Amino acid sequence: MTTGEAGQAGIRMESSTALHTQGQTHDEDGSLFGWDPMTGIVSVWAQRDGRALIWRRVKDEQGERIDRLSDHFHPWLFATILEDVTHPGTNLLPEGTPCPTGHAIWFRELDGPTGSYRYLLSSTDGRLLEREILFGASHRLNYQVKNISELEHTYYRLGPVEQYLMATGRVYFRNLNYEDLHRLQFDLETTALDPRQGRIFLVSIRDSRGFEAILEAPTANDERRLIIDLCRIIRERDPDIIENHNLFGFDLSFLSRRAASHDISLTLGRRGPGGTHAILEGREETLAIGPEARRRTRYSVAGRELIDTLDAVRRHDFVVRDIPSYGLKEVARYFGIASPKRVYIEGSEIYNTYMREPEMVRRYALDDVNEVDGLSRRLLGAPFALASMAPRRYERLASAGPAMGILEPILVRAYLRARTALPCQATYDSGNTEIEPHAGGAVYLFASGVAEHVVKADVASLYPSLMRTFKIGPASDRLGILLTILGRLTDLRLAHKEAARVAEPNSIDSNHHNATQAAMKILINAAYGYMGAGQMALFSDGRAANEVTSRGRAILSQVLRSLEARGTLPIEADTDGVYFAVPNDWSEEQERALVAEVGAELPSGIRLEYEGRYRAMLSHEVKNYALLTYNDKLIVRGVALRSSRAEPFGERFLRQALHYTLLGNIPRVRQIFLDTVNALRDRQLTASDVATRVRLSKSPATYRTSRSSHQEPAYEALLNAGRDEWLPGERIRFYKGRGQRRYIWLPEAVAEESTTPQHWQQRRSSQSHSTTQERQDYDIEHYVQVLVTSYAARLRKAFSPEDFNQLFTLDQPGLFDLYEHPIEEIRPRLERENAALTL
DNA sequence: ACTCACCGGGG
DNA sequence: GTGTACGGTGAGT
Repeated sequence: MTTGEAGQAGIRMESSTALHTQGQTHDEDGSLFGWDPMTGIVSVWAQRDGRALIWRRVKDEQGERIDRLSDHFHPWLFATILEDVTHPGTNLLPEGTPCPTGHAIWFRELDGPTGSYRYLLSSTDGRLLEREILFGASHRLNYQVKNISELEHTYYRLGPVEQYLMATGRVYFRNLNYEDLHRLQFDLETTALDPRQGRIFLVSIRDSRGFEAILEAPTANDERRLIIDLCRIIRERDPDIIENHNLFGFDLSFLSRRAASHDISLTLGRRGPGGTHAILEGREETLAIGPEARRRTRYSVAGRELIDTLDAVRRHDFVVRDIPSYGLKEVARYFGIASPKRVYIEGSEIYNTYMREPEMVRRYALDDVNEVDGLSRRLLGAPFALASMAPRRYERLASAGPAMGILEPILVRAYLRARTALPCQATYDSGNTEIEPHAGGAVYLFASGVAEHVVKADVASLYPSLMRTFKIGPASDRLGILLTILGRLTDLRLAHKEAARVAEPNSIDSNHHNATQAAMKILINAAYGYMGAGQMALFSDGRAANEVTSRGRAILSQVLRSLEARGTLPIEADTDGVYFAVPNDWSEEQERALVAEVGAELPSGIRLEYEGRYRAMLSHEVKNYALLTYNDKLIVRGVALRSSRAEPFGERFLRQALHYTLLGNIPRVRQIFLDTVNALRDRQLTASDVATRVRLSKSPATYRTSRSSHQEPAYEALLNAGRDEWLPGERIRFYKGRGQRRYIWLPEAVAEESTTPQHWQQRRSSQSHSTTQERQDYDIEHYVQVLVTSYAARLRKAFSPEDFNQLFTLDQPGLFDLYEHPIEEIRPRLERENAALTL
């Protein structure tokens, strides 16, 4: 086949293989899953010149292997005008007209309103297309246009891979399971964080086929060899995916800097366009001369997908908002994938430890890559499933925003396929009167303090349900694609949820269905946000977004009125959910029946769900509360009930005090308070109980310059200890000692550089005279004040002012103190609030 | 109290 | 550029 005769469509491509010629296309699902049946794609590389490479993982009688296909496609873009390519030098032909020389620009006029992207332009070579446009535009605008991106509202152009996938209807991973991927993790251990100051001394490698290796460079002279070996091993193992935690921010940038310093190239890819192994490509975004490089570089390599589990963690936490730290070790523990035998070494001690005990560092480094594998399995199922829907690379989908990064490409693919004009935001903006200010979900605080017998109910997928029920989609989406796929996704998601439920837990099947439903949830939830995305989004529609939220507020009001009418007490409500208190003698069945009753009054398609019941709730502020479950678990939500300082003694106090406040055992709260005060005053607490842990951001030099104008406790603590060297990023603990401005550094345990948490516990309890752990020279009154003002204060809403003062006074109540009631009679209170906020 | 710059993560 | 982060925190006023 020659590209010139690519049939009626200048856009449509033909494969060098005939693999995709059979297999039916489901048209309605084509917009969601693509339509080309080619299976097993694990990577795609495409270039502006119209060349594309596809790597497929195929399994047949001969076993499993990777096939590489070469392909050609016609690079394309949307245009609002045709003018730039109508000059005499351009061979402009209607789409579908054969061109023997191949030097043509094809065009097609699309159905769409004036001002929209009504022209589809394509060519055998995208560079030719761009040259012609730049030439024409420069002429038209009377200045030198250097890049298509300067012509923002005239042309809509995507990256080559997106163009290829959208034009062909191909997607990644069709008929593959996550477990089929060949994933490799590697982790660098270096002598410093900065590649100008340090070098790689060890690399751990593992892959999903059972391979494990350690490469070492004991001396600086060995580093070059190590890098070459690392590249060779990756080529030999030939994984589809390379993964690590902070892969882009650290490992690849460090590696490429060190490789450059040895003048070697990182041949990590599969055989690329030139037939040789592809070299890692990175785009350093110019870092200013400042102390540190801020922006991250995106790396890519032909034939493999690069996955940073840090991105996956961020995205996960964007939804759950519960991960305290995004560090690999912390996250691994959070997800329960850290091995009990995991070796922990403080970052700055890794190289020192290696010098003394190399075996320990080897184990540490392998633990790292194993945890990355665990994280990937836990978090990358959804992006994997998304990659079999959206026309983008897996590695991009793993870090893309769900609206602009995933949903929009799906919409654009559908418009391209339907040969329909894309809306142009610029024309919509000017055509419409100013969009009214955007109002979001309603947030109410009806009561603060302690309530008992609390129920949580919420509307399942409120915004998507409203969009679907009331058919609210972007006006500019003339094909109605967003609502079509929203409906399809909602139905399919339910089916996958059900399939996951009946599948054997943790089986490949259940993982697949779970990942797919999670991916669909991401898309479903993105639909509303996408409409409100403003001029960023091609199909945004502020008016439609407003209609969704206003209907949402109406639904929430209806639920609240209905709950009140039935004798329950709403406590707080936020957009789609409400906490409310029910009479003491209600059973769970009664609660559920109530929720069902209230839900039955809502429009069909809007489902109110019973989410849970709690023995008690401390309502502090909107979105800030503590819950006690019926099996005695304390749940704390919102920043207002947490301390940013996080001295261990205060955290401990607050949790216990919250717990007993919610149980109504107020004498016990007083007792805990007094015990804590006494423990402080009797110096029963250790320095580590009162110490704050902070991360140093300034280098010694930076701090020295700002010190005279403003002293910072953390650095003063180090300087007081005679330490005038430290590294930015280092975490230290310190506490306040006696005397003005006396801050004391609390070094980490130094007896062993590494220890498992279990060892740690043992050492603390068994070695009673360890030097650093047992220091007690803290400033007693300072920490008593912290206890009162920073921790006890968080219980203020639970009591009347008098009761609160009595409960947390530092004076032992004397005989003559006249309090309204004795401690035994204090009850937590519940105050009605009249503040109803709309955010 | 409120704005503003900076940080995250990696050895 | 094989596209655009963002939300929390502590310092400074």
